[in-house]
This record gives sequence, structure tokens and C-alpha cells, in this order.
Amino acid sequence: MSDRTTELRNRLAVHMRMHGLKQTRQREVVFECFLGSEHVSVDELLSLVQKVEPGVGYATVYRTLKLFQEAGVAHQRRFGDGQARYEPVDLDDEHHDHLICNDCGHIFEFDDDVIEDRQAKIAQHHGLAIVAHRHELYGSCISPESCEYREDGASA
Amino acid sequence: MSDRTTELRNRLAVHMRMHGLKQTRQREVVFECFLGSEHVSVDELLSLVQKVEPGVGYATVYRTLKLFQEAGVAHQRRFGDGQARYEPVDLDDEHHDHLICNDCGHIFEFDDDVIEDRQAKIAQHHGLAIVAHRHELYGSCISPESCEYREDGASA
DNA sequence: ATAGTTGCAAACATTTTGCACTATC
DNA sequence: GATAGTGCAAAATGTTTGCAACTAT
Repeated sequence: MSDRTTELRNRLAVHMRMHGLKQTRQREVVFECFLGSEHVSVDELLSLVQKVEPGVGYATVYRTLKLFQEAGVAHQRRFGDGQARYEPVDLDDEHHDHLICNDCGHIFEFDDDVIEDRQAKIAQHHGLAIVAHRHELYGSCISPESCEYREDGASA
Repeated sequence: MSDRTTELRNRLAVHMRMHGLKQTRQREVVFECFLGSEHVSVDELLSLVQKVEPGVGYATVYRTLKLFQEAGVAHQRRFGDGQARYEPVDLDDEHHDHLICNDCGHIFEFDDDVIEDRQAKIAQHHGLAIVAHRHELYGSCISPESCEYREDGASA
């Protein structure tokens, strides 16, 4: 009941109506696949979409993701690997940051008030007000053998 | 005397000798231009280099910057704008992070122990040890009229 | 003389765009 | 039926690489 995707669906619908945009099968499919993913790349998302709608190409995915960003339902992220990744916007907290494991590739999310606070102070000190930020930690498993995210069954 | 570039020069020299690499005019020029810059893009660096050595092309700059990274004298950074930026490694502090003004484009550097501390704790909590991180704040001037970095004379 | 280095152009990877065709409103 | 969207292929962007000529050692 009223899971967190409901608000996102709604937000997208409002944006589309306000801008006279059309609801198409492709957009629906891309949106559903997008909502079911966490830090999806364009390639990955296209693959997911094509399982349902084989005809869809890169252009549509790129354009649709841009639309999602404009509608405020998607966030673009860039980690080290050249390609952009997208995730549903987080409605509860303002946002969250990422902790990426170099060993298993798992992406944790975090959110820390103390850091947020310091950030604001630092910006203020230089006469700025923060409008956005990016904070990524890259680490390696302290005890790899007990890592529950090691690849041994899931993806490629 | 013995400014901070001396150590970097030294470090590069050692790396090159250790790997049997050759000292060339191009590498010298790229290094000097690089040392004189703060958050330089490949395009910008190439322009600087070509003022001294007009024949140099992109390939050399890219290859030389990769060499600098391997030698531990350059750090690659990626801010929002698609292209990579490079800066001399900071020998004094471990590193520093960036605060970018959306209005004037100025890039401040910062370094905060409290944040460093929290980062380590967060990683630890997930069973990871931090090996690298990226932390960028994007802000806008609180009082633009008193901003001392507004463009009105310096670069393009 | 023997490597490593250069500069060019071609190859690449990711993302954007022009255009004829199609689908939604 | 007007307007927006799609899919393709071509273009644009940032970066890497193959290769023949070159240069520091």
C-alpha cells in the first residue's frame, strides 16, 4: 500500500501532463525497469527493457532517463567507470551517499548528519550555500571471506 | 627554495629511471605546464603546452598525464562536466576535497578531520576499510556582489 | 644500435541529434 | 489530425591505440 514508488509515479505523471507529453508503452516499460533497479547503467537498463519490448534502442532510453531527471524522479550518478548510473530519487531523506566496495562491487548507501553539518559550515566559511554535493567512499573488505555480496550466482 | 614542486619533480624522475623511461622535451613542457595549473583539463593543458611546443597533440598529453598518475605526481578528478581534470598530488596533507561555486566557477579546496573520521566509521560499520574517496560540494554565492572570483579579467 | 616516444589518424565508448515514420492525445 | 515519440543511423565528445618515423640513451 502506497509504497515509495507511488509518489514517484505520481510525480512523473504530473510532470508529463504539465508539459503535454505523451504516455507511451516504451516510457512505461523503462519506468518500471528503472524502479526495479538500484544503480542502473544505460546498458543494463536497456537490456531489462528489451526483455519486455525488444524494439527499444539506446536513444529512447537516454531520452527517457533525461525526462525522468527533469521530472524529478531519477538521479544521475557517476562513479569511476565512465558510464552514468541512475537511481530513483529518495523521497524520505533528502538524499544519500555511496560507499562502494572495490572487491565485491557492492554499493552501500549512507547518510550522516554530522557530515552534512560540517559540509554546510565549510561552504558557509567560503561564502557559499550548498546546493548539491557528491560524496563517495571506496573501500575494500576487511574480511573478504565473510562478505555476503561476493559474486557467486547473481549477475554476469 | 625547495618548494613543493621539488618533491614532485623528484618523484617523477625516480619513477622514470626505475622504469627505463626517457626524458623528452615534450614531457618536460607538459610537466611544467601541469605544475603551474590547479585543476587543469586536457584541453587547457594542451593549449598551455602548445604555446611552448606547438607540435604537441592530444595523444601525448593523454599519455603523459597517465604517466604522471602512475608516477604518483598527478591526480585525476572528475567534476560534473564530462571531461577529466588533473592536479598535482598534495604531499603535505593526505589529500583534500573540493567546493565548487556554481556561480563563479571557482574551486575551493577543503579538508576536514571530523568528516574524515566519520567516513572511516561508516566504512567500518559496513565491514570496509576506505582506500579512496571523493567528496565534492557544489554551492552558490551567498552574496555574489562581494565574490572575488567573478570572471572579469582572467581566463576565457 | 636499441629501446622508448611522438604525432597522426583511426578506433573506441558514451551520449546526443536529425529525420522519416508512428503512436498518442 | 496535430503534436510528440520512436528507432535508426550519423554525429559529437572525450579518450585510447596502431603504426611509421623519430630521438634519447
